[in-house]
Amino acid sequence: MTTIKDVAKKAGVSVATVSRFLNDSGYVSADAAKAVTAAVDELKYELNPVARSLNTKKSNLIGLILPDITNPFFPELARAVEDVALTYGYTVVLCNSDENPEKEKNYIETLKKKYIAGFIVTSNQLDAPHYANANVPIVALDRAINDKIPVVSSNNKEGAVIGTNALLERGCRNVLFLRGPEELNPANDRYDGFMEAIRQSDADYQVVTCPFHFADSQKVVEQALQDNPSIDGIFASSDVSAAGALKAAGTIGRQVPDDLQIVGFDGVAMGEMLSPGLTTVAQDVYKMGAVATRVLIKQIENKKIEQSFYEVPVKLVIRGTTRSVAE
Amino acid sequence: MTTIKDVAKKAGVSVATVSRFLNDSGYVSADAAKAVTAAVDELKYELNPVARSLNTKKSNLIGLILPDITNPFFPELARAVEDVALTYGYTVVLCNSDENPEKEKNYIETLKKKYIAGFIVTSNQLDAPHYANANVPIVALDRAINDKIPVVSSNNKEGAVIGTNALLERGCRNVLFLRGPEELNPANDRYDGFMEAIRQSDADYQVVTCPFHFADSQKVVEQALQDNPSIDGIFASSDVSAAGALKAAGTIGRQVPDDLQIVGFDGVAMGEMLSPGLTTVAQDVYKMGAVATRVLIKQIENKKIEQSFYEVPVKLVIRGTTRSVAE
DNA sequence: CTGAAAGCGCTTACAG
DNA sequence: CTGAAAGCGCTTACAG
Repeated sequence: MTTIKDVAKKAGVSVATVSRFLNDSGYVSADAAKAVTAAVDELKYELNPVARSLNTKKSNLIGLILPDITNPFFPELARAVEDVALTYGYTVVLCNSDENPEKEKNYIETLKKKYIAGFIVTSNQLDAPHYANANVPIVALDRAINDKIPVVSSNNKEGAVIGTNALLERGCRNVLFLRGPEELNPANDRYDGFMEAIRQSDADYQVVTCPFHFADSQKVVEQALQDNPSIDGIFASSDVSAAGALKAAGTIGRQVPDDLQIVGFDGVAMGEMLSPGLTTVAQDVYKMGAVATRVLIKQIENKKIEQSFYEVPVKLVIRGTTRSVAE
Repeated sequence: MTTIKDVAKKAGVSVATVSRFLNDSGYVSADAAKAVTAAVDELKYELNPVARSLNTKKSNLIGLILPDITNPFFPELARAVEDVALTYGYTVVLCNSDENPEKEKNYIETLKKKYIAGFIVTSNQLDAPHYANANVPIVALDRAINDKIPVVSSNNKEGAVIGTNALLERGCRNVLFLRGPEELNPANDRYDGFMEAIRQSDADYQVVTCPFHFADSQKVVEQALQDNPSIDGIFASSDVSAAGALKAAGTIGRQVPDDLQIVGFDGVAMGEMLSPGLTTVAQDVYKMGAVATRVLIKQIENKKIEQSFYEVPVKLVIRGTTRSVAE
């Protein structure tokens, strides 16, 4: 392995000069610069990041803390984070937290020992001390908010308005809203959006809370559909719930979209594979990840960030679970 | 930050003794051990992994190189890798390669500079020099094989036999096999299994090659079904292809499973959400990841590994795209 | 069994 | 503009 010492010797300067040149810190004469460049080239020298970290107490590692990569929302997010991290020379460490504060705390602590540069986190524990006092750059995704931590999130409320209106415009007169877990900010924003839109109309509606799980949603919807056969539209606050609703419709014998229309929220790949394809309010998950990473890197590099809240637009994707709008 | 020096001072011994004690290397008297333990406790000392790495040229980072975390096969794998890595005190770095040799090479090189402990990789480039000469522990997943690198893989061939027989036992007389990309080992093993099983029967069959993509598979199957209406069974070598086939069946107006039965391969979560639910040969992806990680860590810790090939069993999951077997 | 010392490969005041 | 030297926090022969 060739070290900075070898380069210094070959270039006929001191290691201090080489270091200054490499880091573009402090003065280096044109001659010295040329000699060092040549030596680096010739020796194919590459700086040892571990040695550097030990000095600077900074690495180019970024920690990505999320509940569970297995949840269909997160792979695309992880992909985006990694893509832009790579662009800026950072490497990403994957941390599945299971929403468990202990695990989160552990990750933060062990990674801080490695001089991690910063974290991107999806968590509901953002005001827990291990975040509040982490003393390291953090950007939050989606979920919770803490005044010190920038957040990037979808425009959930507006998305819900759009989704609700999609149903209304297509003739629904009795809409079932599948509300997500109440401890989730995005789920609440979607609820607010639904309420806002439905109240502007004179349609009937009902709200049912259920987790973002397939089987649960299926059961809840079967029940609701049996209790109330006049339901002619379902707006689910996640695609997985929507898939459950679609399945329930099938087992109950309701025709989608002729007899019952369904709109989901998320835009995961699976939606396309269902029959009929799922109409949904798609989040731009990749973009959320990319924005979050850029904001984080700005923080890391001590550039000022303009805002503490970034909202990523959402988009209605029409597929087979809704009819064409009657004009 | 408290360092080994602080501990040494408090314990009244040298840093060398503290280090030996902490690493359980070399002799340390009972008295010294006790004093050090007490000091560590009192000072809440935690070893600095960066400083250690600089000396030992070893970190506790594991690199996970895979084509794309966004592909539904990989999140569960990543989860498994991380879970067992955590258990053994390792941290995982996520590397999306897009099957691009340049990206793989880059990751290997930049991570080696960080003294990465080892890699788990899913790639077709395993005999490329950047792997062959990586000079770092590697375990391969699924895909390709290189004599020096241990592989863990599903029992693909047997799985294909099981899947084919599932169709045959349920009365299929003309089976369409959706073969995956020919450059993929697992896809070929599945093909071999299909051929073996189908030849034992007197059923008709045909084989069509198509990538593991939804839209492509849908198109290919639509065509095949139109050309040959007597097809009464489809065995897809991936769940995504199977989803495409199911959709195609719908648009062509074939009834599944009464008129046409479908079996997939993989066992991804989406299979359950389709209507009807997808019968599939499920891989135990989590187990594959867990096994691979354990094998890797054994290598890292210089324990001998018993085999160079680990096969994880596969399991038939019966859902709605197949009928009940007529006895 | 133990400690002084060199070394891992860098960075960074400081003096010149 | 430049170099000698100390230091980041550990590990590891080596001598005792």
